[in-house]
Amino acid sequence: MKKENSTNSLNERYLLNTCDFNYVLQLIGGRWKSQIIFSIAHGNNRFSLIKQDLDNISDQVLGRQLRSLEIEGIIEKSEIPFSIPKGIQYNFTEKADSLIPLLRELCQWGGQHKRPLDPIKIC
Amino acid sequence: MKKENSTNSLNERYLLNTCDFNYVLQLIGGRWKSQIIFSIAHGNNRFSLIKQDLDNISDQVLGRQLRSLEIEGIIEKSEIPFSIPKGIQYNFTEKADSLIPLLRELCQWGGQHKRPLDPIKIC
DNA sequence: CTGTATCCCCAACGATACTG
DNA sequence: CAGTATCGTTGGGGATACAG
Repeated sequence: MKKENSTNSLNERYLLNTCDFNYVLQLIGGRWKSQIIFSIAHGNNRFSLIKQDLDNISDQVLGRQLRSLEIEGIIEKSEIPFSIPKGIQYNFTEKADSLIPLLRELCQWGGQHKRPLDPIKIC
Repeated sequence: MKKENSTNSLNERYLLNTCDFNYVLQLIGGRWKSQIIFSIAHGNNRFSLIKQDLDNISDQVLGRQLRSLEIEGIIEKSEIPFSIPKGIQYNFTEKADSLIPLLRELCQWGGQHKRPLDPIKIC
């Protein structure tokens, strides 16, 4: 249940109207969204494959964020015909294709500028 | 009070170790962080100027996010000598200089790809 | 002027059970 | 297989008062 008039909500809308950057943040700011995108880019185009790849994510969260990415036009669902039980696959839209290079740039920047940490990386 | 062993925390750390992109998200993902950066870029290099520019932000939040940006090496504080009461100014580091162009790219991408909304923009 | 201490709110995150 | 319904948890965001 969303409180449309909390200061929180008002500020959120104010920022969306103020700067397009905040739209991008809303798009990819979710905890697992970028990982889902990178995972699909690696060829994991089905629910179970992504779940396997990001093995700490819960069903609920994965479903929620996939839905959000779909609504924002980053991914598209299509049903695999004649499959029982049903198979769904996800594919990037053109919008995603134009976004991913920017994400990779940020990822690289992060690698060069983050403070030292453990040295395990995937993306 | 941070719960170091909640699933929430564990996932957060897992993601930080998995992909540098999540470091970038942590850096600029805060609600007002990008706006603070853009505001400083516009020449608002003091607490009161930024607060005036982003007039819906609270003291507490502004201070918190400035501190975070300082810790991550995006901005540096310096005291203006002989000023009473004390004056502090903020300046970008080289790290910030290398990041800002990427933020502007994302901002532009957002402008081109967001779903239609109200037409007021600042950044 | 430039913050910090305190406390509250609430939306994102997460676990589990269930469904077509 | 691919989700959704429900409900509990967590931590960022926010208001206010106060401090150096």
